[in-house]
Amino acid sequence: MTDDLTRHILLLEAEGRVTRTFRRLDPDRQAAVLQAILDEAAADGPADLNVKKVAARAGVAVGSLYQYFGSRDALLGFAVALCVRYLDEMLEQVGPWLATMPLREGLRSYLGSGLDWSRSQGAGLVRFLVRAAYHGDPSLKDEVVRPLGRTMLGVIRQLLEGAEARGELRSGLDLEATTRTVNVLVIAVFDSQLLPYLDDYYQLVDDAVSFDRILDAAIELILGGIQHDR
Amino acid sequence: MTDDLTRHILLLEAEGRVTRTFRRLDPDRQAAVLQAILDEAAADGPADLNVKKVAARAGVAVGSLYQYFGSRDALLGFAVALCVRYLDEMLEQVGPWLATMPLREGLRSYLGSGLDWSRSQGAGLVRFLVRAAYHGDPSLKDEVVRPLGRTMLGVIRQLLEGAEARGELRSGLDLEATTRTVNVLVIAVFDSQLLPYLDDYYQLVDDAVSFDRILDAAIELILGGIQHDR
DNA sequence: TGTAGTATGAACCAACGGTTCACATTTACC
DNA sequence: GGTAAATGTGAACCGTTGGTTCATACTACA
Repeated sequence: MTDDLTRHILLLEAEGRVTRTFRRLDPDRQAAVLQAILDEAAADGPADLNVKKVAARAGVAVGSLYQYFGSRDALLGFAVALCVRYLDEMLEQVGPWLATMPLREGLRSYLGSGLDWSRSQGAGLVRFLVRAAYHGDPSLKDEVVRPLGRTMLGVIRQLLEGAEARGELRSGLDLEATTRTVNVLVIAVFDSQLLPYLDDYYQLVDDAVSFDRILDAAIELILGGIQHDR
Repeated sequence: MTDDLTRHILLLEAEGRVTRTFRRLDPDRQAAVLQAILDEAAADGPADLNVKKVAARAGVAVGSLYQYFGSRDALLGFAVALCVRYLDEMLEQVGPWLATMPLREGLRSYLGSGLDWSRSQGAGLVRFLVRAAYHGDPSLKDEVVRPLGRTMLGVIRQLLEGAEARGELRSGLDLEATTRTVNVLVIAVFDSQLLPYLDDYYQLVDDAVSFDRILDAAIELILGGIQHDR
């Protein structure tokens, strides 16, 4: 993951969206700054990102951030661009691979492993993007929310088209509308675990019902709804 | 609707959460103030509610708002309490009635008519509450988000328990987990239409696919997933 | 030891937003 | 018609917030 990130950082430097100084930074320090931006943005919503808080969290002076990025907006823009490109690339690799699996396994991997990855390796990167989506700030719509939405929908579309091609799906299905519906369900289940505050509203998981049971129920609902009758 | 609202306003006055002045206000003015609070809160998120903007939108002086509510927090608290109580009451009446219908009609009414109502009569009341849920401000969690979530889940639970009692459901279903999953899907489809910015992320509806097709697909997915095999 | 690169955080400043209050207007009642 | 209580008004007040700057200090390397 780090390798891929540095590659994108280099590209962004070439576009003038970060300074050379940031790219050449001591790796620990660079990671700390990045992490602080993502965490802080995920906490209050990207639109409310606060430069001083970021500096404090990263253990770095405000002045340094201005040397790296030039302004608050540029800082946020850089983080946004980096995360969107990285995740897009990743999902575009994962999609075709998931699509070769039987639908049940494909969905299970996407939801299960995807969630594990987002919480560990993803290191706040996915949480950051998803938080932006729900926060509803118009300024992030074009750069973050729509691209992210398109890519996620693309993955589900590949899954269902794969299943369709293998003859797993019931006939007479409105495939496009169904794809979008399945996508929404998957997103909601996924995000409720990534952003705990969402589950205050959804109330999927609590002491009485584990996430595993929800995962099973969601997958059964989808499969029962679109697969061939047995 | 207005009648029910005034009833709740009276109760809230008795609890000292609004002044007599507000209750006795000219109905038009009262409605304008309420509307302004809801619209403004729905626009920026309830946590960022701005007294001056509310006054401007309502066509009323800031000082008046302070005579009605005493403080910004009290103003917000009043609106929150009013909306939560009103919607709770309404859903608790609607639930049992929907539960008597065949599942397909019950879901269709809930989603279709519920959405129509929320957009017209609901007059921003529902949008206000839902926006609070996605905004993720911790201060609203206990007073708004969880109660709302509980009530909505309750409606779906009644629908499915009714269907179960009538023998419409497949056996071997994890009913509780399925209920929650269906609830999430319904919420997501519903909210995507109530808060257009959510659909930037979900991408359910666009020029190519109408909401009606999505509605059909969602209902078919649910029914196919949980009903008896034909 | 000098220079270029980098780090620091106190200080600056403008915008924002909640709140107040002195005054104007309306209503209610005698 | 007069007076007091109730209500309406919005400019002004003021603490906070948060982006930005800059004089100064440190580090690496030639």
